[in-house]
Amino acid sequence: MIEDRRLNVLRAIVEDYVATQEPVGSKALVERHRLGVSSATIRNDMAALEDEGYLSAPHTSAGRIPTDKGYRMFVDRLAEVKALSVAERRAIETFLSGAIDVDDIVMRSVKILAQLTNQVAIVQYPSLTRSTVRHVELVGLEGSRVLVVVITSSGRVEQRIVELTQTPGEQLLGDLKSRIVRATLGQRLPEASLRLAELIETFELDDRPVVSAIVTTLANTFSNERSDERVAVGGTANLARFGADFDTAIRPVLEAMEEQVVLLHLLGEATSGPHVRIGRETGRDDLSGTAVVASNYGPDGESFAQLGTMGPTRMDYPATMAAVGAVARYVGRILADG
Amino acid sequence: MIEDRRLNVLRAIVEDYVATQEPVGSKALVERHRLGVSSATIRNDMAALEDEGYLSAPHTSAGRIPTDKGYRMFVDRLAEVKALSVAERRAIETFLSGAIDVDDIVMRSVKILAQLTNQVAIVQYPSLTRSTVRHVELVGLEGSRVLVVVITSSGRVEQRIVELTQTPGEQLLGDLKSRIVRATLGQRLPEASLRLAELIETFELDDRPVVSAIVTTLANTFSNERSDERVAVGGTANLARFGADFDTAIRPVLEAMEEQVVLLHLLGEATSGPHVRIGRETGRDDLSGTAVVASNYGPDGESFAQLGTMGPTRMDYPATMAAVGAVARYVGRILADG
DNA sequence: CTTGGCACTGGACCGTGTCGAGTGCCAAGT
DNA sequence: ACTTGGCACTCGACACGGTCCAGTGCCAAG
Repeated sequence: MIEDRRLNVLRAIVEDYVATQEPVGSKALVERHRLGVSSATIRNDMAALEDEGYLSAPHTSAGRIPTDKGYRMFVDRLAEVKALSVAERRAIETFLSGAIDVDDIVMRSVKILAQLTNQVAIVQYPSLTRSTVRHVELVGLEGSRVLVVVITSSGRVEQRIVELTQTPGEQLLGDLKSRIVRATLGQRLPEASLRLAELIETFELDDRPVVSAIVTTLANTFSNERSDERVAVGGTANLARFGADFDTAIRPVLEAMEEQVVLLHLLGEATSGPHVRIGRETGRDDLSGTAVVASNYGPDGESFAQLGTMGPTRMDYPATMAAVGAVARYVGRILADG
Repeated sequence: MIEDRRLNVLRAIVEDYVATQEPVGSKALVERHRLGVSSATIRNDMAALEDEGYLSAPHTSAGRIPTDKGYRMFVDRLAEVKALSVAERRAIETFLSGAIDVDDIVMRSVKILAQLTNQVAIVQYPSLTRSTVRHVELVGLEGSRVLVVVITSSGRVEQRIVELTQTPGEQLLGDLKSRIVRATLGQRLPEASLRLAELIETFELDDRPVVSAIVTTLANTFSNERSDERVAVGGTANLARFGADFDTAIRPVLEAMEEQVVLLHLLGEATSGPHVRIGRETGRDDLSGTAVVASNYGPDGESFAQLGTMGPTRMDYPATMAAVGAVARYVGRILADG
């Protein structure tokens, strides 16, 4: 009973603080919420919540602000999912469905996510390692060069040009291609990479140099870490809203944005549905004032990569989670179609 | 004579202000530079320079700071080109030569430029419209789909897949390809696009649908504005150095960075060698405290695109121009090789 | 367990006074 | 015709002190 009210108080404080950006006091709380008790009672509750580590007071006579633990409790047990408006859903759908290729989808996702949340948006490119081989093509070019093209289930097209020491015959190229396709079609890229290695030995000695060069390039493409780790970032201008504390809130975010590795780490591992990391939970001490809301995306069930937003811990979690979830869903759907 | 000294004073003021970020007064000036005259004389000169619009005083009794006009005079007539150190040249060269494809070159250029200048770096992708056709390939895929691949002189590889209503024969595809190559090889992309249009009529009526579909796709690829306008941005963390005036200096830059069109406009049109735009010269009122140093790049003579940096007007112009120039030169050279 | 009352705390805000860098101007010197 | 030292003046930066008030903690009564 009393426990319930305390949690309600915590919820009210989080909501008010997010809305006003100012420490909230007992009196203001009873005025803005129908809690049915007096401010003195609230004071007792707030003191208790502070003891338990959910709140902290900047100084003796200011209001309270939620701690990271307080926010954590809020998102875990107190927040109700805030549904997006119809207009917002429409906006996401129409904007994303106008995309013409995978790059465009990623760029548009970043943009719409930044707009919806007023935060910094991060979208990881569909991971090569988690998608499968949809198509492979070998094209002999002039001279002794061969163009290798791979299309993955996530719609990505990767191409390489291989310089050979000798010019391969048409029939060899055709043979090689069909064997490659047979061995790798529908396979996940890391597995396909393994199958390729086995392939070399099935060719005659004379053809080995050519086959080996092409197959190696292909295998490299399959397990290309560089493109696997690419992310797009947008909504940087929203950093302006983070408030005036430049050094504590903005600079660390800018620095994190410079390093793709850091961003990937922040997005975290695949989990289904939006998840939240608050302050130090991000794993970086300098981002103690920052929270990350991320979700995996991909056609139903499958998970191609992650996307999400980065903002101050004092953010509107329900709205942000809803937006991240919705965008992830639409992106997944569109990738499945395209 | 006296005119010379005044310009020297202006130069000294710009240099000191850039170094200290603080308004510079007459006394400090005579102490730090051997001007051979007393501070009173300098005061007279400063008053004259202020009358002519090269300097301004924040308030009655602070030092003077250069106006945009002052900076303009400085870069036009007073600055000496500051050569990069050997170590810096080495760094640029080794870092850039490690790139594996065009995307990588662009990303690395942004990074090294941001590092060298401690500013926000902007690099435009090699423009399609200014490069020429190096190779065209048509590949029949399973079903009635055709893969179209274009390689440009700037090393970019673009590919499209065309869905046809009927399956084209091998000989038609081969014939089409050789005619396309004959018509477009070595042409600049916009011209190549025109040549393609003429090509359709040279085929028999039966083949027209197929030819037309492929040629149209190819023409679109040639004149693809979207990829023509892509830019990469980096060094955002350097915004931290812009100083404390968040709203006037940092926010506008962040906002500009969000819109690629704006960035392209800032980089400006092709001019050979680094050029500078100071404050309002950028064409945007909200960037009045910002200056852009940009240069075109490309293999000797040719100009593929622009690159440059964006920073506060109080920047080290000689050093920045040297860095921009050097990176542009190396990038051009590497693109020519690859 | 709740409530009103009350003393207390500590930042925010404001006006004042002092300090000093830097200016403009002038009269004297070269 | 310039240059120079001197001098009065200006204005921001900074420190000090006082007032104000939101908000707290605690207590005795309901």
